[in-house]
Amino acid sequence: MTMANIRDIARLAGYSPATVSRTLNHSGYVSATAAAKIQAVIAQLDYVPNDIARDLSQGRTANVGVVVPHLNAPFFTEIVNGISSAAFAADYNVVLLQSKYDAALERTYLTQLHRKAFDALIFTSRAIPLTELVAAQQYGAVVCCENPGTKPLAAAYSQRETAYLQAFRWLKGQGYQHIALTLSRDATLSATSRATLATFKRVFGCAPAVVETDVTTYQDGYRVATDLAKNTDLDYIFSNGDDIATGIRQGYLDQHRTAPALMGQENQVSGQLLGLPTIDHHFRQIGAAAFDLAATGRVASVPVTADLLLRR
Amino acid sequence: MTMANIRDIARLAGYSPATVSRTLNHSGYVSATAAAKIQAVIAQLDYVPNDIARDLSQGRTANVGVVVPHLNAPFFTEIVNGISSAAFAADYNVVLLQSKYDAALERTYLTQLHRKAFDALIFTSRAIPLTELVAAQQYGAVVCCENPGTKPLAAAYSQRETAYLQAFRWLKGQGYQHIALTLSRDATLSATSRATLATFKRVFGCAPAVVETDVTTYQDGYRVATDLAKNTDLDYIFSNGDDIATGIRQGYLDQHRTAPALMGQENQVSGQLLGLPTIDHHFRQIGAAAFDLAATGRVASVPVTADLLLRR
DNA sequence: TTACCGTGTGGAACGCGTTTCATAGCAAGT
DNA sequence: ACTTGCTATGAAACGCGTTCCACACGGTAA
Repeated sequence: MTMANIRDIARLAGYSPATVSRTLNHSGYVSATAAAKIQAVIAQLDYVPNDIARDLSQGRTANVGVVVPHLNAPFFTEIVNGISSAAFAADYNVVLLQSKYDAALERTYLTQLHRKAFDALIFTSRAIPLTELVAAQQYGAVVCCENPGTKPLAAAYSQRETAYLQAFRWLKGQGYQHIALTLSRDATLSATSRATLATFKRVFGCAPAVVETDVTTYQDGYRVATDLAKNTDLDYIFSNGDDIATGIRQGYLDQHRTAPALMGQENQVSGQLLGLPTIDHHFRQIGAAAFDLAATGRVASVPVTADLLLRR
Repeated sequence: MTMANIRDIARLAGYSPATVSRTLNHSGYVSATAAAKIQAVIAQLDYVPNDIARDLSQGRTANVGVVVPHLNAPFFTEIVNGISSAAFAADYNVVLLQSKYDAALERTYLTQLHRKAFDALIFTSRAIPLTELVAAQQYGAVVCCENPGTKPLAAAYSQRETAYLQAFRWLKGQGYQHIALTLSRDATLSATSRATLATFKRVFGCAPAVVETDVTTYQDGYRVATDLAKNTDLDYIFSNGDDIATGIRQGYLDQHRTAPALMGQENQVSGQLLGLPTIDHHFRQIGAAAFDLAATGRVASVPVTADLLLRR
């Protein structure tokens, strides 16, 4: 009942394992007669080569690990979509690695890279410092999805600053002055948050009137609306997602208040419904670029331009 | 520069590979002195065992393959979330396999199961007949996410009929008569679609006034609204997703028409926003159950009750 | 003192495909 | 007749961790 292996096939076909291997891989010299006999035995025994053995022999797995905190935000699902389409086209498999922004967990994935469980690792987001990713490159390709600055690390990311600059300038041009921002994570943890705040300051010369952090879902938006509504002079809310913006708006409505004008991000359905301005970061494209870096092992920085969509 | 292996460690520590292996796995007898010396060498060389070799030796990978057509629907992202949380807890990795409902692709994944690339395979949806999945079980655990009927196949799925029955009875009780359904795929392809139609007929004794197929996104909903609006006597639209329902409603609005009453599914943000009735299928829970079946290899049917949410 | 048990350790085989290298037959070129 | 140069094929080593089994040593129960 135990699985047939290449030596079984060789014996039954009257050839050596080497010839069977060549036949399977269409490599080297194999006579037509040998190939035919071997194929016949293979078909008869329903033999397929064992991938693990092949991987061991070749020292690779054709697996890319993709570290995601969770799959509840379009940023992650879209980027994973992009990665997996590209990976599929290149005959790689995508291994989903849930991190929950837990540094210890992220390190276990770096260890798995060291252990050759994957050929490369893509961090869509992270809790550990970039320097650890840089160091891990000795074990295999490592790609991050944010601007790595001067760090020698492969990266594919949204050129957020440009889009934020454009967005904030537009806000300023429209005459908005008392602006609230919502962020997914505190600026001490997130480069995206830092970029948002820095660009805001660059345009307006001051900090936003209000900053809400740890906002990632519709429910979070709904929740912070109570707090935001206390600032009666707010005239704009720049949020970090269309779903979130939608939650904020609903939170205001349920307090019988009218929300200030809102901008979302990610170009989601909820934002389309409300006709909110948004920023499209092209996450699928970023995912595809990240995979490409992972597969080739190139250490390069691939910024992707984000687009401000004002929707008429 | 090539990686150290267990024999290198053994040599440098003055012990045999067997003892090193025992030390690494905390199995069998190892003296404290031996363990200390070996650990020291391991630390010095930054050695970690090679996972591929371990997998080969043990004949397993601790990988579960998850076949998904795409990740654009909450059904799939949620189920993958559920699977990956459970997998993580059990020290398994999740390999994402994109299928695009392509039978040939799905078969390549079955082959990969045969080749031991994964220990088990979960089909969240499929294009190939169930019988092929049944047959593939000889190579490893195979789980589907739909009612397998009498087929001997592990399954975790939403008890859709019950929820649909409840929903349609409620519609009937409310006096609706001219009802349109939207479906993701034609009933010849999708068991879900068949279940929806069959339950409708059971309650209303006739087919729905209109059936729209190939509807899976907000955009699709928006598109079919044009067609639906031609039927001026429609009094209800039962759609296959909240986002879709939202798209339909918007499509009507943009034609300066008022949409009939709508029901969605999946309990999404957009539906919450519009206060639409919906059906929550608890996909995360289904994912977790599917993983459990995959990991244990149990061949059982795990139906999960879906809930009708009428929202006040 | 003999018999037996727990502890500690190593040799060697195992899982299985790939690849290098050597060997050999045979035809074309000189 | 002799060197080249393919075409074919196999033996054996390789990648690397695990595990079975045999072998020791020290102590204890009989």
